[in-house]
Amino acid sequence: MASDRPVRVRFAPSPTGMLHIGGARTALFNWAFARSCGGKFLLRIEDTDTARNSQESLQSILDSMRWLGLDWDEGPDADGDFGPYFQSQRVESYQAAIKRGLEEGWLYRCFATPEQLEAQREAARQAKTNWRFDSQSRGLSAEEAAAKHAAGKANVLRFRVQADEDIIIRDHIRGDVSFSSNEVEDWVAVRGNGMPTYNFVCALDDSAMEISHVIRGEEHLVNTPKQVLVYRALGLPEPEYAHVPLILGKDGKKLSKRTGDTALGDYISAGYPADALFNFLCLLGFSIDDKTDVFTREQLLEAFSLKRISKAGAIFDTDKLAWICGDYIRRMSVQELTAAVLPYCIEAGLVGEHASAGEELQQVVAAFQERFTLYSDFAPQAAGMFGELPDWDKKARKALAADGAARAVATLAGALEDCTWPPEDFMSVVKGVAGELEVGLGKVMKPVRAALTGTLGGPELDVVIRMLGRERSLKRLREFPAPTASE
RNA sequence: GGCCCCAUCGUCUAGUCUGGCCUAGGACACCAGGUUUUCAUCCUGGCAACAGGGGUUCAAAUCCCCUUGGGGUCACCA
Repeated sequence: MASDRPVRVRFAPSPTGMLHIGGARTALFNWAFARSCGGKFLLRIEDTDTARNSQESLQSILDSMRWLGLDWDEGPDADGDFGPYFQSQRVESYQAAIKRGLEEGWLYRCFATPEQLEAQREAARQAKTNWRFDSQSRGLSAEEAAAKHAAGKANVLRFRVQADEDIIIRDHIRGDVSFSSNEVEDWVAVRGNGMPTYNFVCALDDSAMEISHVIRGEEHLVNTPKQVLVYRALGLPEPEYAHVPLILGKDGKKLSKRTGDTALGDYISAGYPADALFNFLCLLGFSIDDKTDVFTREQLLEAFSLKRISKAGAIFDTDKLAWICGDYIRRMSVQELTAAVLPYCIEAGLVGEHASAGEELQQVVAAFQERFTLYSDFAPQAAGMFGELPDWDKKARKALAADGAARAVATLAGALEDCTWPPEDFMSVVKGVAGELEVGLGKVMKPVRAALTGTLGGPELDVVIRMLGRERSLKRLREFPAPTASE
């Protein structure tokens, strides 16, 4: 299985939708493998399904890949010696193989219509019996078939699968997997419209691009035999395989929209830190060792090996993802984090259109750094530190309505007014007020926090008043909602 | 249903190939304490797994077989 070919791997998405989480991880493993052993990582666009392709999908896939930091050596926007990298532009290159297949007989024209096939399938379903395609056209002589074809009869090209052949796939993750060719039907290699299908071009392209390792999702394991048959028919060297386990949803089934966001784009726009998501994706079916779960790309590349990819599917655990995000945010420098959070602050109108990640904003970010997990979390949480206090939440209102709360807040406001600004030791001021009123510290702190921030959590209060400044602090301590009858 | 893949705490996993160091390790989540003016962070502790049954062996989470369970796939989609 070990070959001395240079390592060349590829990720081959089809532009029929956004990049899926599972696809992203497959791309990531391909990337990591190439980068960890000095190979090439290529991106090939499988756009043979002309009906479902879209430019937007392609763009969003490219954007998602770049966002994750998965750069490719050859592919769209990165020309190499094995282009073009769009299958739709490679159709020419498949003609020789098609011609040869027809001549050698491992491709044959099948004249069954889609309607006939569907009827057969339906009948099999009704009878609850296993159905495998059995072409009437298989026995046609080349001349007969050519004649029908020339007469304008619609047809597809099917691959003639020989009976009783063993097809063994040597897989780096699963070991040897064997299939009997009796289980493989005569599949369609070229559609009626002349466009070849996935299994056919996949093998042709991988071969033409000198792909050494095919690393892809486990759902592809079952059609690998078809591709292997193409290599065998053409006498081409087979690549090595690695079928990575699936990412599953909370329900244990293949991740689907039902159980959460499945498109990487959703995570990008939701404000997830790219490095955190990257790290988390690695953890799904891969591990460096028995205790490292937060690591840098360098560490990953140093440790990466197909052998360390596990076989069983992995459930996408949003709790752990959230934890990793928070961990990354806590480790970031304040400057970096501020820059990351700035667009969301602008969007929320907290700062001006052209605000910068300057010192003032950095101060606030630093105060909240250990309290949020997504870039987008900061703005709503820290909104009260900008401009006016938007509102007081339920708990804050309750705290302000408590017995003695109003008095405590007013007393503190008075005490604050008398001291220099910023107060040298805020806590001793609070303690002084508590002593004066002969109440516990909490009786003062809680309502004061409520009045100042509109909520009961948040950064330390002396930091809060510093950020707020004298005027705003005193204003908030003087203007807060009075207890309402209902409370 | 056929074929294929898989099976360690609730979840992600280490250990499995190359049996003994496993009284099964780490992390998330959860619970309990501690630090803290609050929240969060942080620290300490706790809960919690080798799917079941047969073999092989002095010895099995590790090797073999069966059962069970889960997943994937069965298109002129990729």
